[in-house]
Amino acid sequence: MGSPAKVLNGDTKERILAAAEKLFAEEGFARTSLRGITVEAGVNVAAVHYHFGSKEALLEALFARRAAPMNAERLAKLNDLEAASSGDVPPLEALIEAFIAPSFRMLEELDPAGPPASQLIARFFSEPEEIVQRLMREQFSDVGARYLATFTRALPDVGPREVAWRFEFMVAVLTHLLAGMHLIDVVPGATPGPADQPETIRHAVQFLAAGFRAPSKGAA
Amino acid sequence: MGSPAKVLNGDTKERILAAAEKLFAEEGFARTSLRGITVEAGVNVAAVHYHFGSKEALLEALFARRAAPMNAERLAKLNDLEAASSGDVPPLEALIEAFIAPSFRMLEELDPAGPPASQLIARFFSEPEEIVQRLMREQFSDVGARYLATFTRALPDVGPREVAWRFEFMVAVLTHLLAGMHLIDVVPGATPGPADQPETIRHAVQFLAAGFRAPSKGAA
DNA sequence: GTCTATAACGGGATAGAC
DNA sequence: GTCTATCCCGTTATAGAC
Repeated sequence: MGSPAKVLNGDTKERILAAAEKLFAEEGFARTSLRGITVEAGVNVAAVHYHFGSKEALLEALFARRAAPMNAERLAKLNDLEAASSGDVPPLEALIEAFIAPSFRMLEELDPAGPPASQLIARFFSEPEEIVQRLMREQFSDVGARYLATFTRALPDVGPREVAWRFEFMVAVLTHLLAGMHLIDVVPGATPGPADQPETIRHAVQFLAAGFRAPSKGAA
Repeated sequence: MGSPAKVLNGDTKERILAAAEKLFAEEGFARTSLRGITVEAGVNVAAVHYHFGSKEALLEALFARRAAPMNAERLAKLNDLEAASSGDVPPLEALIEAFIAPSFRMLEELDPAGPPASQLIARFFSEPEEIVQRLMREQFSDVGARYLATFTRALPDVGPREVAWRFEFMVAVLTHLLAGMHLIDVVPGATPGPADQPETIRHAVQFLAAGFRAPSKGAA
């Protein structure tokens, strides 16, 4: 009998992260108080400062914990694809799916129950630019660069600058879906979803592949 | 000489709206204080409550002021297109451009100087879902329904449900660009922009049109 | 219709005991 | 490593003079 009823669980740090993830998703970063997090986690206010140092540092830890394995998976898939197509360029559809699928997997393990987790991503993008930009660069610049290079090789008729635009459009579609914005049902009764992940991915891949392959007409 | 140095300008209400727009864009809604707004506007704290009632009501007024004329322009363009193609369906590219261009025009008149205004849109989407959903529906459901119907007519080989997905993807690209996320430069040196508006629109229309026209293969 | 002054509250952070 | 207690600050909102 060490500390019987005081702490129900072991890792304080982990419990803080889990509670923060939940509340940031539900309420947003600015509206979530450290007090609320520590109540949810069943720990003390001071514990956050002890383990992380500040509220902002907590957000960073949270972000890195999810983004790192997700991007590792992205790179692994890309390596597999390049190995499989020995020397040649992987097929476009496979590239797109390799890029977007890990995000959906991450979302699922973030909250198997359903959609509130998707809010977490939407919330993130509205933090002060400085933080978002720094964290995004830290976690995504390597994967982004490698994929962009491969897309450019896969689309020799399009031109690097145009490919960069279209890569950006792919990111747009991905973040939109991850943030769950397609579930808002702006036009009543006309929402495409909710659909399961494989179907969502299939729709997106079809659309994006056609967009990437669009004939690249210059101005006039 | 009524009140010579006290108030430099006339409309207090208008000055509050302008100041709020600026600060919400720069700092986000939650991080912006009414104090900050009233200092920026050169008015008193109580004036906000007098003219709007609460901080949230101020956000609503702000949103409606921009969204309403923008969507009026969307509808006008759609009417023009349908009139021009007397009885037949307007060309897809023209439809897409009619849908996305008014947003860019709004962005420009919001802040002719440059990009900080785009943050305003990004910020908006991360407010509590309830508010965002209500405001979006209020302002966008009519335009959305009419455009979606026309897109469906323009793409008889695609199928209504698939068109709804692709319409959603178009909205994704649009919001991404409006929010200025393509300027973040995640992959160093590989950003497509900054480009002028006509060029941005041209790239988007090319990409989206091809996506909309993608052959619609069902599962398996 | 606009101001001053203040109420009533909750936030992040820290010091220091244990 | 974890707690209690507290500091200090900024917030929204309102009451009441002008």
